Amino acid sequence: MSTVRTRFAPSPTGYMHIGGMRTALFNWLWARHNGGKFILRIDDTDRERNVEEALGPILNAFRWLGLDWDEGPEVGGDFGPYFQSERNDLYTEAIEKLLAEGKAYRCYEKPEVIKADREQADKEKRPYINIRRSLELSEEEIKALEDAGANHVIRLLVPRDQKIEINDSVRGHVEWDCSLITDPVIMRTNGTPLYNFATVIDDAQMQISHVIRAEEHLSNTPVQVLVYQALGYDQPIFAHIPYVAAPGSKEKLSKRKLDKYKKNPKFKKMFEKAEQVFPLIGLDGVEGLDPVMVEYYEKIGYLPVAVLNSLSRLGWSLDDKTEIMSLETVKENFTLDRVVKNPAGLDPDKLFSFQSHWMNELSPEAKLEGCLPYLVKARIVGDPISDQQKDLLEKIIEALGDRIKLFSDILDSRLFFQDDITYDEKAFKKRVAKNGVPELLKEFHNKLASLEDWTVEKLEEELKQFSEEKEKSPGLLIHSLRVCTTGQPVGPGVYDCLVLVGKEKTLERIDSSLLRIESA
RNA sequence: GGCCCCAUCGUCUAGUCAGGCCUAGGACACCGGACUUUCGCUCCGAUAACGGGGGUUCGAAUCCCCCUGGGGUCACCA
Repeated sequence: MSTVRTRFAPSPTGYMHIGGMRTALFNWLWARHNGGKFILRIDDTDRERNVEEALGPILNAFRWLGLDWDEGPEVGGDFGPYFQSERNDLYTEAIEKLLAEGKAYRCYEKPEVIKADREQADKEKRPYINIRRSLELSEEEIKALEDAGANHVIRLLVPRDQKIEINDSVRGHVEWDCSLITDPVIMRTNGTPLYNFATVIDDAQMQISHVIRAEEHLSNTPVQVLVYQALGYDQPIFAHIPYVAAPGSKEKLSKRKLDKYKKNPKFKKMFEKAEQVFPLIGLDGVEGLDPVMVEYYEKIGYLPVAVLNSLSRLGWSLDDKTEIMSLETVKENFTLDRVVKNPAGLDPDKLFSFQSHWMNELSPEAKLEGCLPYLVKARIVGDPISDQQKDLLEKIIEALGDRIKLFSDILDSRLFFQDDITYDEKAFKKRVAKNGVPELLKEFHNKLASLEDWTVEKLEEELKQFSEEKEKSPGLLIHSLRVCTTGQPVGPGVYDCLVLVGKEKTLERIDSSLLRIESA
């Protein structure tokens, strides 16, 4: 069998859609699984904007996830150019050929006429098929039109008596009746090709063996197959994978529905996390940093392996039980026949649980490396970080253990680096400002003041002993102390908290907490 | 509306092509419990699905038909 060659052809839009990323991933997986090639081709036809700038985030997303490409921007290849805007000769050549063979024709129909035809068809409740008036034109009439400066487009002449069939690797046999297909425009008045035409020329010339793309392209397929046939090209194998849907729905995930997603109970948390984290690290209001885009996950501190794991399981499964998979595992086992047919909703909860798993696999050093940039960007530590701060950070990360799910979670521990803390009022009321607790704290404060060994073991021993003497539940002090010294109801174990805060500040903060209650 | 696709727990899915091994398995979420006299973690447990109707068959989640529902797409966008 010949080499497997797959491609992903993004438009340089300035961001990378998570659903598009999943499509790219499946292409990458299939190529890699077969020892084939994965190609990146840039769909930059009629785009005015700065392509380089708009392409950056897309290539970054690939790099971040570790999906490499064998041919395309930056790496070149034997089938270039890899930017559609530079491939115009190829398209023109193909058009000339079709025209010469009578498989395509110049259509002089005015848009108004076409619109009227369509309305007429609607009115009569029959499907609209274009009327081939231009085919009836005599040479003189055409010349007259040309002389009068009439515009034309090029349409493919659809053989209306045929059927188009494909054997889709995911969907199986699908067919269309050509008598229902309007002659598609393949070249605009201005001489630029249309997607359905250009993509076929490109795929054929680049010898793409498998066209793996989202299901929304299924309805484009018959037109493309017609182009393959007209040009005498071999058809690739098509695989229409389901699109990625919004959480808990069957609707295609779309960047245009962000406002709706913010109210989606499953999606909500992700937006909230963004609101909490991004302002702290100077990314407030930056566009494209929402959970529809890959960049969000990078910037908020997800692990590539977790995102990849999650994306792989969206519309594909290895077997009846395997959930946790590295890219390597997925690559080894990925086949098209195990791709599911129905659309899969992105599941933030499940992604989070994958993240949680992979984060726990990380060494303390790797965690530190991932967390550090957040503290630096939020100006909580110096740049570069001082040895003393780094030492403290190491201890914090150790104490936090598996409480760190996202790298940005480290920001919740910023109080250990700061002199002033903010109290979670609700927690303060619940755990500190309640009957008996202030008195208990006051006494325990004295006890702590005389404590020489400020260690986790010693503190635990002391607290338990004290509670026993007072015949109180240790939980009372445990909870109140955490809130007093960190301001938060969650965080490392209390004894760790006390050690991290240090004796001096611990005593200080107990004092000021007691003052807070009195003055309230 | 035309064309096309899809249909198993709340969600992601296994099982469907080769009908019995399925009183439908796993994971996430949720709920309960154990541990830690601590938020978290971990561990146990519970709840929870074959959209409906007809066939075919000894036997149907699985094959066929119809219905219903959901979705995609209908550009001189990609």
